[in-house]
This record gives sequence, structure tokens and C-alpha cells, in this order.
Amino acid sequence: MKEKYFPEEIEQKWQRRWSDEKTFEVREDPDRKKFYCLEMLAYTSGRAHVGHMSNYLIGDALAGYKRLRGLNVIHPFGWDAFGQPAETAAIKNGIDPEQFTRDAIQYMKGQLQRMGFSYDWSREIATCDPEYYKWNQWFFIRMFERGMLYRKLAPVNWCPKENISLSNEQAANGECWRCGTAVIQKQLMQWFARITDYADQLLDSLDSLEGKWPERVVTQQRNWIGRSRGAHVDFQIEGAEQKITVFTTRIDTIFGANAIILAPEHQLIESLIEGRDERQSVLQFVERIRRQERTGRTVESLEKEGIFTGSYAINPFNGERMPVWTANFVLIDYGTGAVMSVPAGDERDFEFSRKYSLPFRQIKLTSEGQEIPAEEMESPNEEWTVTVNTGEWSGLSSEEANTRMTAYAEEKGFGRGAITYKLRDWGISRQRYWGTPVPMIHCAECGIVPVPDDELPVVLPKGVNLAVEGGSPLDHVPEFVNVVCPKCKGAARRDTDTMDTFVDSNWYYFRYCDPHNDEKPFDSDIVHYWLPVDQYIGGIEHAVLHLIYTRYWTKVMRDFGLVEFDEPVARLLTQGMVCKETYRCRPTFEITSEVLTSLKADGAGEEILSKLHSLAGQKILGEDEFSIAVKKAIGSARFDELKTKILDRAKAAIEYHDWLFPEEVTDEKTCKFCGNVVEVGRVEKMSKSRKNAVDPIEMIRIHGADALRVFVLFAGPPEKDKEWSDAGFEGAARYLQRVWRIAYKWHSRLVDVSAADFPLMSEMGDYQRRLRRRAHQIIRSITENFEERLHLNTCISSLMELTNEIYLFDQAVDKNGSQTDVDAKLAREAFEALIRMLAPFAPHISEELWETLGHAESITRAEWPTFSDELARDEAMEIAVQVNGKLRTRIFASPDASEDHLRESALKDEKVQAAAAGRNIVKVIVVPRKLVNVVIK
RNA sequence: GGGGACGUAUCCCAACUGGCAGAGGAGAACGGCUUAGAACCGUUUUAGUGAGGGUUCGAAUCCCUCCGUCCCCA
Repeated sequence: MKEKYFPEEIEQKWQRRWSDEKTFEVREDPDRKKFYCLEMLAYTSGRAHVGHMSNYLIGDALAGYKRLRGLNVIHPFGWDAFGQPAETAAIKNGIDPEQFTRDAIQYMKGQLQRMGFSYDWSREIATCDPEYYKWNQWFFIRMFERGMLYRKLAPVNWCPKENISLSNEQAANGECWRCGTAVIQKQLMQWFARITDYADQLLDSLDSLEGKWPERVVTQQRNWIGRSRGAHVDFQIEGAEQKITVFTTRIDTIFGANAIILAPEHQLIESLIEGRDERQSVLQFVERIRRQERTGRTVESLEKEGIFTGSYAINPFNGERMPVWTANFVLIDYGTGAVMSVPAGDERDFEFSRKYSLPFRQIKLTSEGQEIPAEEMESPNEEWTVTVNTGEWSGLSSEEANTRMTAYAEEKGFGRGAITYKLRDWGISRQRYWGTPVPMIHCAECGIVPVPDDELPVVLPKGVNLAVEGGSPLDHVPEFVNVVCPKCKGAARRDTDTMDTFVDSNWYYFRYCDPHNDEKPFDSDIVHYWLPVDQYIGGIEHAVLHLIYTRYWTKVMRDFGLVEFDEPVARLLTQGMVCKETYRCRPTFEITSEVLTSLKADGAGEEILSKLHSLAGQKILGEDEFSIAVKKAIGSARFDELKTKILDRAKAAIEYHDWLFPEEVTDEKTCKFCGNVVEVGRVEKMSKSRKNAVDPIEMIRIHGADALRVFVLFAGPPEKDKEWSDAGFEGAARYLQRVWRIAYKWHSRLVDVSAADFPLMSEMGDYQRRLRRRAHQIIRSITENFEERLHLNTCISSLMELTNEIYLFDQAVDKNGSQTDVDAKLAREAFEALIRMLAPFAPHISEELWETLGHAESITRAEWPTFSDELARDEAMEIAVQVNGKLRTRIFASPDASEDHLRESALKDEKVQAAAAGRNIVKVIVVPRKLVNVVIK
């Protein structure tokens, strides 16, 4: 053993050995209990920073622990390799997306291996491998055969100049990311999966995840599915054959309806306006709303806009005539795309009716039992109370009325109970290159024909020009597009859509179990050995989409007979992020008299100038802040018009350097390049663009991977955000050195003793008893923590405590002048416990020390230390004695002193007696091992 | 805009089903070691839990209001 700790040397030694000996490769073993430890697929962004490591670290520590507990631990890794960012990077830099992705994987894998993670690399998957995505295609065809997939027209963001579809990010701000053209919504034929058929199952089986998944993930999924029970009601259109069917959850409020409102996309609109004066203006309105981004239309703050169609519909309950409108806040894909407006009971309807002065009626009491006249209402009443003005149902509770009125509608045949969901069918088409090709062929004779199984995979062609204008890049590859129809052998076209990458991530962890199977996606028996996943770890951003889709896919696979279980993930942990301070060199803006003069020359009016004048003299840091201030002063319409001119003129510091790396900031917190004072930003999530990412490889070069691992896990509980701190990282390194030093001091003395045949506690000295007791206490606390709370930060602090105990012990031994055999036994017990418990966190140093203690086999094959409650028992405990809840004194008692004993000792105490003198003792509360509270009056 | 989380010492964080506010780390100070410093070893150090109110024998913990920070959804 070397006297000094050289992390680099021992880390490389053990990483090589693990790899040579295939330490972490596992097989199914029916005689052993398994543990599936899974972290989410890594996105192939190029390089990983410390923030990315956080969830791998949590998983690796847990996997290490479970291995020591004797479980057969599968801990695989893979790459989320398809997707639009790789394609974007490829277009920008002219690199082939495949090359870009392969390079990223190679680099990132190197980073992970240097961290010493215990992955079974023989199971590695990259979703862009044809051997993997072949099975996406296989699933696609199976689902198509069963009618689980269909095509329909659906809107995409579309750049009219280049004729390509854009992702939401590419269409940010409503402009095409490449040419700046205004994005429009275009209807394209696209593939959809009927996930809504599984809505009830997805919702109902969430109950079984309660308590095992974070509460908020379960809640978010419930809301996302958004099941609501209500009724469909048919409204006859006046003077026409058709009826409008609306969905409502509050049929009890139908007497308060003052209009029917259709989504602008509603099919009936055209026939409603046919031949009417309103036709032209309604068409214009519909066209305008359709261009608005769909996402914006669900916001509650949305400015409600609508237009009367000229038609009327009849309320089937009371025969009232109601105008039919169309408005932007009604969505075509929710319910039936038509609602009845009940202003007295709904926020949006209320706002809408007030805006367009549509009169309405009060239909329920307030929760205090008041009937407020409709004209006097200041806000709608959305509660379930008691109905009024509701015909024969007046005076009923809302719930009662709801049930009875639904029954009435059913009886009369103009309505029926119905359930709707917020969940929509899942659009899986993408009009891009870098994804799994849809394995379908379009034949003029035979329609849509799946590619025969024996021709799978449909491989993505190489060398495709991604920067083309017009359609998807694959449309421009004739040798890909032009095929022979599998059925009639006539000329046909291949489908050029690729699949949403959520298809890839739906089932990758099933594939890990049987990654090289070339006959089917996986062998069911093997999957049944490993799955469900025991612990899944990943980011909260996947709370809804990925985690709903993968639950859905599991149920689909279950219905295919591939798996027997229902829920794929037993436990879920969403990790916090690693954050760090940011620095930014920003331009300052100032409205000076020169600025005003030149703006005047630009044609700005007096009114504007005087308003801007009020901002004069203020130095405002940052473009956003300046824009906001100016906008506030002159109003947003004028600002939009003059924006560029004002910004250009008012920019005081022309030169600035935006986000800075820490090393680009001087000690005086100024920018190294221009001397501007930098803005020290909030502690933010690490990211490349904010230049606050910490490179793990760089950190490993300084103090080693073990120190990095210990630091990140020690920085805070796994599910909370953590802050990067250089001092903390140093502290972690110092801790490992401290372990090394004390191990070095003792190791030669320990090799030949065994931690067995201890004398009775009563026969040992104080310092000896203490070490043994503390060791057993700490083993207990770390074990419980791993099993229950996974607060790994406190595990590490317990390890530090144990280390401190060993130092204390060492000091006592030095004071005695000689080490006894009992000392050596005790030290060996404590060291072996320490090293094994350190192994999940700092595996390299633990292996090395374990070997030093004379173990021939890897520490990963060792057993987790056990504890004895008896040995961990405290000798005497301090019991707090309170009078009326205030601490008055303390008494000492053995940990198993009875309540009676504690009560009596406390009452006997002179401080208690003094306080109680002349007053009544009302009661005495005894909390064994903690405190006694004497309540007096 | 909606939903959620968090706020404890100079800083990062502990405190498990309400039960003595402090485990651990960082920092600082002092002592030892040293030619000296760093490192190391040791000792010491600080808050009543963001503010206000409520429930309770007892509140960091539960409830309400407000302030602040962050996250998710839109």
C-alpha cells in the first residue's frame, strides 16, 4: 500500500480489471433474486457535464448497494440517439447525423467509463441501430394490423418558404429557425396511435403506483389524462336538419346557457353560414384563428374572441333559442368541439359573454345560499350548490340535478351520459430524417401495405441531403421512395415519415434484457425474470410524456401476449439538477439626449419622446430589461414599431460578451475582455449555453472520479437540486484522503486479525465499546436509509462520522501507547464496515483498500455489513425534561427505562418540584428515549 | 395563467410517523507539527428555523395568509 492516495492510478487499475473480468455483466439466475436498476436513456448531445452525471450516480450507488446485498443486479445503459437536435447540429455543421451521433456516443461513453459506473456494457443499445429500430417497425406493423394505428389530417408547423414541417422548437416565436419566415399551420396526413383506447387503464392503474412514484408525477399524469364524466346533449339547429352535439360536465346548468360555441375547426360551421351575410366575416375569423398556434389557445389568459354565425340552436330542456357562435377558446379535439356557454357557472363563458354583451340567467345559489341576479355577478360561480331557475329541477342539489337531468335527456333521446378525456391520440409521425422510418408502403392499387416482416428493417438511407426545401428529406431520395408493392408487385411509394423518438424510449429497457435477439423484440421469459424495473431514475421533465407512453406500450405488449404484467416501473425517483452560478457580460442601455435627438430625426413623435425622456439617466443592464422598461413607458404597439431603432441608439456599451466562463471573469467580477462589470447570475441548471457546465473529466483529473462521485451525492438529497461548489468538491477529496491515511496507518496491523470472537462489551474499555457501538449504529442507519429513503447525502455524512470515530479510537489507542489484539479486531470490524459501505459511492478506493485488507475477490462480491441492535444500544440516554413544553432540565436513563420510571425520575427532579410547587400537575407526557413533559397549572 | 416544491448557523445541508434545533461538509479562529507556509492532527465557533397568525402539553415539521426562490405544465 502506498502512503499517499493517487486516485488516477487506482481508478485506472480497477476500471481495467472490472472490464477484463466482466465484473458487471449479469445473466438470469432463477435461484437469485434480481434487481433492475435503470436510469433514463442518455441523449447524445455530444458531451456530458456534471449535471448529467447526477442520475447515473444515484443509480450506480443503489446498484452497488443491492449487489452487496446479494441481489442479481442488472444495470444497463443506452443512448437516445435519434431525434431532431442531432439533425439540427448536422445541418448547421454539415456533418452526417449518424457520424455526429456515433462520435457523441463514443465520447460520452468514455466519460461514463472514466466515472467508474458499474454498467453491463454488453447490453448497450443505441436507438439509431437498425438492429434496434427494426423492432420499432415490427411493433408498428403489429399495431397497424390490430387497428391500433391510423392516419388522419393533423396540423404541423409549416414554413411556407421552404415547404418543410418544423418542430415546436424550430418554430419558436412563430418564425422558421432557418429563414425567419412566419410559420403557418398546415394539415398533413399523419400517423396516430390510439392511446385514448387505453385512457381508463392508464388512469386506473396509476393507483397502484401511489406511494412508489413521486406524488406529483402521479398527479400530473392524472391531469394529463383528464377524465371527466358528463353528458352529450344534442341541440337542434333552427331551420336545419342537423343537430349540434355538445359535451358538458354540468348539464345541471343548462338552463343558464346563453349560446352554443363551436371550435373554429368545427365541421358544421360551413353549412351554418352558407348563404348568410355573416359568411365572409366568419370565414375570415376562422382562417385567422387556425393560424394561431394551437398551444396558445389553451391558455386561460387568452384574449377571448368569437363571432356570431347567424344561426340559432334550440335548448332541448326549455325550447329557448340560442345564438350559435364560434370562438378561439373552444378546441376541436376536446369533447365534441362544441360547448354550451353558461356564463353564471364558468369563467371563460362569463368573460366571453361580458365581452360581447350576451345576456344570461342565474342558475344556482352561492355556497352561502344566496341568489345573486345575473347582472350583478362579478365572477361566475363554479361550485356545486343548489339549482334555481331550472324548471322542474329547481331547488335540487347540483349533483342530484346533474344525475336526474342526464337521465331525462337519455329518456327523451336528446342526450346521454358520456366520458371525455383530455388525453389525445398520440401523433407519432415526424417529417424528418433522423428517426425510425415508418415501415409502410402506399400503393395506388392496394392502399397502405406494411413492409413484409422478412424485409425489416427498413434502413434509413445514408448520405441524404438534409437541407432540402420541400417536404421531408426522405422525399428526395428516389431509391428509398420508389418500391414495388409487396402485394400486387406494382410500382408504389414508401412512407417517408419517421417515428417520434418516444417510440424508441417506450421499450428500450425491455430490450436491454435480451439485447441481441434477432428473431423478436425480446424473449418473454427473460423479460419476466428482470422486469418490472425495481428502480427507475430520471428527470422530472419526463413525468408525463415518456412515462405515459411507456406505460401505454407495456399494456399494448401485454395485449400482444408479450408480457404478463401491467406496469413496467415499480419505483420512480426524479432526481434534482446540479446547478451553478452564472456570469454574464451584458450591454447597458441609456436614453441620453443624443438618443432622443436621433430618434426625433427618425420620426418619433413628441409624445413618445417625452415618455422616453422619463427613462433618461438610467443605465439599464441587459436588452430584455431595457425592452421591458421602454415597452412599459410607450406601450407595446409603439415599441414594436420602433424597437430596433431605440435599441440601436440606446446601446451604451457596444461591446459585450454575454455568458462567460468563470475563468473569463476577473476577481473584481468584471469581464476579462472588456472590463464591464459582469452580472452574477442566479444559481442555475448547468448548461452549455450558459457556460456554467462543469466538465467531469476535468474534475476527475484534479481529484479523481471517486471524489466527484462522493461530492455530487453528498451535495444534497437525490430528488433535490444541488449546487456545485469547488470547496465542496475539495472537501470530498479530502475526505477520501482522510480515509486512505487512517487505513494506511492501520492496514499492516489488520491483515492478520479477524473481526470475530470479540470480548463482551462489559469487558472492554470505554473507547473500545464506543467504536463498536457507533459502528453498529452507523451500519444500521445507512442500511435503513438505502432501503427506505435513499437520502444518499446522509449516508455519506454517516460514513464521515464513522471515519471520525475511527480517528477518535486511533487517538485513544495512541494515548495508551500500544495496540492490543482487541484494538485490532475492533479496528478491523470498523474498517471493513466502512470500506464496504463506501463502495457504492467510491468504488475504486474501496476496491483498493479491500484488497489491502487481504481480500482476493472484488469488493463487489462482498457482503453488506450486518449490525446488531444489541451492540448498537446506547448505554445511557439524556432525557429532556420539560415543564409546560419548556426545557427545564435533563435526566439520564437507560434506553429501555420504562415510562413509569421516567415519569418518576422527572417528578423527583428538584427543578420540576420547584416549578410545580403550589400548583397542580395536570398531566405528564412521556416519550420513551426522548423526553418527559410535565404539564402544570 | 395553472400546478408543485423549497426557505434552518457565514455558506451547502441534517433533524424519519409533531418530541432536547445539529449529524456531516465548507468557512473562520486558536493550538500542535514545521525554518516557514501549505497539507495534516486537534480544539473552538455561530441560528431558534423567511414573516405573521392558528391547532397542540409540545411545531422547522400540521393548517391559513403574505414574502422570496426554483421547477413542471401551458
